[in-house]
Amino acid sequence: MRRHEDGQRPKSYHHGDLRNALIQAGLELLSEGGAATLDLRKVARRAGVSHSAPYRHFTDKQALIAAINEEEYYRLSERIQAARREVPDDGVIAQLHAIAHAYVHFAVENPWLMREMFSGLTVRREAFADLHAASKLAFKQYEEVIRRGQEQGIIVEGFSGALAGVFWSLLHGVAMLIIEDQMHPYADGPEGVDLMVRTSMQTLYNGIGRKIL
Amino acid sequence: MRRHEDGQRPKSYHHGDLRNALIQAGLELLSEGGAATLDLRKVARRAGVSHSAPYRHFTDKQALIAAINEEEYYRLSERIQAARREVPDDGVIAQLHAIAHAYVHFAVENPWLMREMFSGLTVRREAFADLHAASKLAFKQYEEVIRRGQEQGIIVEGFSGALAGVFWSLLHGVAMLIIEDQMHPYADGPEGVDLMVRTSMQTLYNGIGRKIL
DNA sequence: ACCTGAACACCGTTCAAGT
DNA sequence: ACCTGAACACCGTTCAAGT
Repeated sequence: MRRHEDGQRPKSYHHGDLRNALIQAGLELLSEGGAATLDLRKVARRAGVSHSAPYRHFTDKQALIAAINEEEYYRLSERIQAARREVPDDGVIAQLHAIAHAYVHFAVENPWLMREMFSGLTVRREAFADLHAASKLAFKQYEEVIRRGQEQGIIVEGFSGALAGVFWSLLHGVAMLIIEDQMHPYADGPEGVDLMVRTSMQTLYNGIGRKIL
Repeated sequence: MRRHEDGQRPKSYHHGDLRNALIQAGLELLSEGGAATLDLRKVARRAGVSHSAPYRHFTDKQALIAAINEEEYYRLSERIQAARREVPDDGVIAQLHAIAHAYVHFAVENPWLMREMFSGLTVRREAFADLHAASKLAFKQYEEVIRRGQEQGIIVEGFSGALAGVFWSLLHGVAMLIIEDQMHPYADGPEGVDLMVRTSMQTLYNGIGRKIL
């Protein structure tokens, strides 16, 4: 994520890049075990500054984690956008599937980050407006795709926002329950995960109700 | 939850009830703000013992929270069972709806407990076999109802476990995203929550795919 | 068997002082 | 403007000692 295109790593962070260095170091620790393994003193040590230096850039530990979460919401949103672009615009159902795949795989690859982003245990979201805005980026994409599907007559009429909410909820549930190992043995291993995603999307499209022929 | 049907509250907890007293005091703190607001010394103080007494009953803070989570899984499972019983056995769709309602409302009423139970941030579930078993109780109920629906020809054929997983994922996603305030403005207030639950169940049954008449 | 109190290590945070 | 180092309060955990 850091951009040092000149090739030479900075000799010292004490020159204005500290904020990003702290985010980077914090991200590594968060990825290993969540907020419990991220202690500010260790973050400072990794960035090569004293333990009180971070307070110049973040009011407290929570604020650092909020900043990291914010970056990760951007990253998730970009992943989803990339997934959509791989599918032609008229393939709305395929796009929903691609989004689901991207979302769940982001979670599987970054379980600790995902937990921190959505647990609500560490960061009081109300206090961080940018964070809250970032967390909404992905939702807008779901709504766009749903709306396009409705225009094309592929998806049922109705409030696109609410349908997007249902779509997201299903995705989110699948992702979180998989990383908490609650879907065992139905979503074990990479193939199991993909099967679960496919079953979910299948069900979302057709419903579980048996149609009388 | 504690049972003191004799009417007289125990004069002191130092007589074998300490374990439950700690769980009870811990539950109160957990409900206020999760593991961050539960400190073991405060728990001990509330139970009227020294700060090292809890270690006689729980190996560490995590073990106490695991025990609380376990009790809450039972409580959630019981709530779901109660919801099912309010609906006649042939009303499979109505039962799924009742389960969804109960699940989401449990979450809305106990957001901090729900976060702790499912975040994976505080307790390493692998280390607590009973906890893991307790977390599976509700799932079995989903599967039962789905299977009955299949027998009655109301629900599509297929692996009932996977379908139950899809059902749970949808429920869980709705519940968690609502308590994290991510469904705003589609699930605000009690009516908003109920609307979201109804839309979810509607969609689960019929699917979002537009059926050609 | 169960609980107490002193003690230790560690962390978040603050603040006066340095460059 | 930005960083340092000492200092404080607080918490999880341990352990020798008490009843």
